[in-house]
Amino acid sequence: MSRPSQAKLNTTDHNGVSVIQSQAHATYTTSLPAGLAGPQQVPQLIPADPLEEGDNALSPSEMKKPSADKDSDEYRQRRERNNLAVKKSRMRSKQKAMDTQQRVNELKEENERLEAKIKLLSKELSVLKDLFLEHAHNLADNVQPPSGGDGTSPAPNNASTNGQ
Amino acid sequence: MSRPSQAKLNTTDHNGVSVIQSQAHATYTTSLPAGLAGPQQVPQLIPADPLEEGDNALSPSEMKKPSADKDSDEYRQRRERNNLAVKKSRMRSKQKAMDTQQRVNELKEENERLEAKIKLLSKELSVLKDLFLEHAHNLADNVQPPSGGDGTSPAPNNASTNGQ
DNA sequence: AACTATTGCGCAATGC
DNA sequence: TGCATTGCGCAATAGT
Repeated sequence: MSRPSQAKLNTTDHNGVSVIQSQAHATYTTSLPAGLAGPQQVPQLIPADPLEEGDNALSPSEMKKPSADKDSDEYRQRRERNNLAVKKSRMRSKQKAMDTQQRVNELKEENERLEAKIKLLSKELSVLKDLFLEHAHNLADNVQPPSGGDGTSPAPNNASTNGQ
Repeated sequence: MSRPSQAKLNTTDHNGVSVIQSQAHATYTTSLPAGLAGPQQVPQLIPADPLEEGDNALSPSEMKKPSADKDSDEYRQRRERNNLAVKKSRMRSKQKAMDTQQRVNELKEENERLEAKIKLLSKELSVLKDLFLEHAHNLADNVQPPSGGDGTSPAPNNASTNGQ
């Protein structure tokens, strides 16, 4: 793992990092408690400096160059690539979230559909069962059909509440 | 949501220095074919655009704090608050995403449950219907079971193939 | 007018 | 090595 200095800037506050050259070199940056340092000494935004390719010999006890490795060309290039990747990644992430949300909606709908179907089937079943029972009763009751009046009450009954 | 805008960078330039603090945001961006321009983004403090809307009468003494616009205190405070808000917002956002994902899982489960139930009910119904048909056939075959018929025969009819 | 909430963005560390 | 993710701060906005 590479973890050079990490100077994380922050710690709660300050940081200002600015950027342009910032901190990676750490060292400065963490200061600025309130007022000062702020204006960064303009990092020279200078572009000029087209050079720097090659060599990097930094002395162990030396600080990094205040401005050197990061205004370099290759650096910029890397940054840009990363920025692109980041953007892509975020886009995807967002898309995923939307898809998930949509999935929720679809599932909800599906659920309703299924529930309706269940309701229907249950009702159908109930009717059938009732018919069945009615029949059974009839058979049982009239073991011998008394022809004749037959009560008009076919069998009010039963009520099978199917459960489950 | 947000919009178009493109930020114009310019960090509020103050006296003239500073500035660079914010880098980037902007300015050119997304383009830069790697390579050139690279090293510098620096927005030179250029103003770039002094025009913006009508009326701007800037008094000669418009600069409020000559050296402290944003490097100071109140600014930091605001930043900090905002950073906090941002953090909170992001946390929430993330949580929401997770909740949504979870919801998907729950709904999926529920769906399976419902589907199983439907299957069961369907089967039950099928069995009952078969029984009925069988019965009907019996009745039809022996139109008259022993002993005369009671007219109450339920008329075999049925035949409802439910659909869907 | 002052705050907070969101959002896009770049940087850097880290994961793979 | 290089892209992918992720946490973070900044600044512009939207929303109150």
